[in-house]
Amino acid sequence: MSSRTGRPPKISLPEIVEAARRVVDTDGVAKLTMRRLAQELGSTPMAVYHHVRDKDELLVLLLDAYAEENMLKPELPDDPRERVVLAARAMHDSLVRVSWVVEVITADDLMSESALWYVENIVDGAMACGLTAEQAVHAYRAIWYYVAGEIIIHRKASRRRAADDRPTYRDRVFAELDGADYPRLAEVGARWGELTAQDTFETGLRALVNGLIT
Amino acid sequence: MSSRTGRPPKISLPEIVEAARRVVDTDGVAKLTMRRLAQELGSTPMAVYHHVRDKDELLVLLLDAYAEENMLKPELPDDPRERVVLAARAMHDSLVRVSWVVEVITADDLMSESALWYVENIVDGAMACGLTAEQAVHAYRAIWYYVAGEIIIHRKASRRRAADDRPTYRDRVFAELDGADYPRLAEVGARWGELTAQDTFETGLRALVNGLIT
DNA sequence: ACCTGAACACCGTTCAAGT
DNA sequence: ACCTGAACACCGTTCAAGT
Repeated sequence: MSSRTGRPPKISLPEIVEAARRVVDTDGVAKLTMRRLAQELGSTPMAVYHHVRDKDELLVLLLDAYAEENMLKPELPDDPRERVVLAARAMHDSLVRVSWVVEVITADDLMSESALWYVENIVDGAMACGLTAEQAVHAYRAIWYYVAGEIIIHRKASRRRAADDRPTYRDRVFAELDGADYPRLAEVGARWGELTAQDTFETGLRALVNGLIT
Repeated sequence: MSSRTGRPPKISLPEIVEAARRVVDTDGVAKLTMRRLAQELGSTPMAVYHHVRDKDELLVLLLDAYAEENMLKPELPDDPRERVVLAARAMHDSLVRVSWVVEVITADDLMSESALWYVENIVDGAMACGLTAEQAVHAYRAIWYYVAGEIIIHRKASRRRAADDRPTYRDRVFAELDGADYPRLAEVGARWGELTAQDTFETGLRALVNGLIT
């Protein structure tokens, strides 16, 4: 009773996803267009549309494929607070490796199924520290905002740094800074660039976790 | 010695920015294209290009115009820790009102000059609590990650909610959740949607500030 | 100096037809 | 059932010419 009629398929969903990965890995997510993908497959854009509803669906499929093998799941310590910190750190580090993902991810507050491991461990650690289920979920969300914000801002900032030769908008603003209006910023002044270049993700994360888990 | 020759201008930079604002206010930032803008001006795309280098420059100009009049600057309390919280809250609330802005903003860790007020007050409050200049800048960045992350994720989530009729990806994931692998998430279960719909920005912010300022 | 029109090199997606 | 080709309705930007 199963498929008996019709033209035999030339491309399959796994092949499509694999081709999409090749494009993203070599040329970046911005270059992933339906046309470029079809070219990579030796096919036409519309052949792809027979397997996926639209480009968004393709991106979700791609996300899952990446998640499957890029998610770091380190051994977590017994101490519940430290478990929260290290789970969040692992979530962050996994996402940074495929940072184009956040542009897709932020569509929802929960990403693919593979990310549940992080959520579970963060919520569990928080509850083991004495938070209620409700508080633990709220704590997870605060952590997710922090992690996502850090990744997005860093990604954009480093893209700028790579592309731009002239001084950044920020540099100009600081150069023209009025010390009377903004004494603290004037005090920090030229060190701003240096200070914001430092990686302070984990210290910030620990502060957040400490604040969330009294 | 100044301009003597040449055709008289038909459109000015202020007019361009004003027209861009009309487009963004009525139809959203996604509809702001050079062609649509030209139409709004009763002109051609290339006339605009004579006044701005490219679309990015237009967006920065637009950002400044919005910032000038949308930035909330409430009276801040004397207590330095509370000053940090309320400055961050005001920064957040100002940005939410023009949330399309974050898509442009995140290009750098500092936005327009108008945002310096927030930065100054956050850094100042942190230093008044005993942090060094260096620590205060790092604290500001952690707060900015949190604020930016919250705005971006909320913006995207609400866009989805408006557009989509079918159940979200998240709902499907939770429905198929394996309680053995993820006991805590199974425990929270159906309440997830309800819990993540709550506005917990300020409690999260206070936790972060408390963690940053011992 | 400032503006116009046509064109280039792209997009995602729909539609009608082919095998 | 699956694929193709042409077309639609867009983009940002460049180029050559007009006033």
